Amino acid sequence: MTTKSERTQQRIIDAANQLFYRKGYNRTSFTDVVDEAEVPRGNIYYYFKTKEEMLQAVIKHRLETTKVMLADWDKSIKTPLDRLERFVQIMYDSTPALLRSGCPMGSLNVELGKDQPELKSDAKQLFDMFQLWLAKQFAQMGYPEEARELSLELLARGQGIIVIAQVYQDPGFLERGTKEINRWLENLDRYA
Amino acid sequence: MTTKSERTQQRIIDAANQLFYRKGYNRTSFTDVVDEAEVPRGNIYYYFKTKEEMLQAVIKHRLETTKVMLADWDKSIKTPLDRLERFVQIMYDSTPALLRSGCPMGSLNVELGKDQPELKSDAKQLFDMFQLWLAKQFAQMGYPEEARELSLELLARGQGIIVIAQVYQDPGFLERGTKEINRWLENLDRYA
DNA sequence: GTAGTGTTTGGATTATAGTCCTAAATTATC
DNA sequence: GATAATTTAGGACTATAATCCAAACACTAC
Repeated sequence: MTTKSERTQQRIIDAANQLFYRKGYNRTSFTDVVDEAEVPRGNIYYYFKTKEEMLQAVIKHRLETTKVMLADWDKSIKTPLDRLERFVQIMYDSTPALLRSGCPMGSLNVELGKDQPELKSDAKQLFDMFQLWLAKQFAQMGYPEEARELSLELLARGQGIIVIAQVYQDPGFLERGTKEINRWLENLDRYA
Repeated sequence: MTTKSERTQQRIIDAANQLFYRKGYNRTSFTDVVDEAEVPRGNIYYYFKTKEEMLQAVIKHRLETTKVMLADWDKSIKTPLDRLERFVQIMYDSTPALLRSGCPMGSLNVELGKDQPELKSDAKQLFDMFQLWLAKQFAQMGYPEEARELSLELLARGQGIIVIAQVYQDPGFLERGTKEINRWLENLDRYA
């Protein structure tokens, strides 16, 4: 069973998670989080002494969620190609959010990568988790040598498409982009 | 001739330009700009009443610089392929800065795209200027119909490569990425 | 039911950011 | 060289942010 305290903490993390995504980390204030989570002002400091700690908790939460998702895909999807295409699928499914706020993982890394190296190295873990999983799929598909490079290339394609789709508010570009990625993946699979 | 006042204003714009790139717009304070430009605190408000105005001046400055650069390329580089490859070249040439602070144009748009729509629409102009120029090159190359889509694709590729190269601090990925783009451009040119 | 630990409050405090003001100094104009 | 306009200069003011605090409340164990 979850205690009331645990639920409060989770509400704070959820609120921070959303706000960090929608407004960015640096533009999100404690007041924002407190309002969104509906906890009294002072109470938040009982759970997180600093904003950095809050970010770390948010990243940890995202990592756990992602881990569960990927494990689920490993279990329920049979071929590496289908698994990779499932990855591309969430991009397409998230179109509205991506057009509004960009990639949650990419934009966080871009923001923190500028001059907050400690925070950035936390955020990088999100990329690492996907990258390693993607590489595993490419390896299983028959590209053990090129697995890392292919995974980076897939990530780069996704990031680029999302940035441009957001800049131009163009869902069509996102759709064509994901379709093109799928064609690429299918060709890789065919000629493995 | 440039007056002292004009030079001061330019120093402020240059300082803001650098800081917005290195730290991001929202994390840059007036104090930062004042220190970097070495103008007295109050004086900056004689030139820019608000931070938004300062950003607009910075963007205007970047647009002018870019315009000159592209006009120069138009004049001095003969074929569309060479011009497109010149564009890719600046990416490669900027490796250290890109690894440190990401793409000046992309990261600004990612930052402002989250929840500062007015400022984002200013920043978007930077993309527009490149996009239109790139499309012109593709059209001249023999792809008048696909020119816009190809230009967006080129921009997306660049953005993606830069994001991933920065996240992984991997100059090699940037180098391989730009080489791959050049191959793609050369194939487009060959079979136009 | 009382002691003790964990949790909740709201306001107080401090730091930093953005903005404004006014007087001095400089430059331009007659 | 006197007068007006521009620019400089530093500090004052206001808003917002992060952080802390101490008293109240609530639950658990004995």
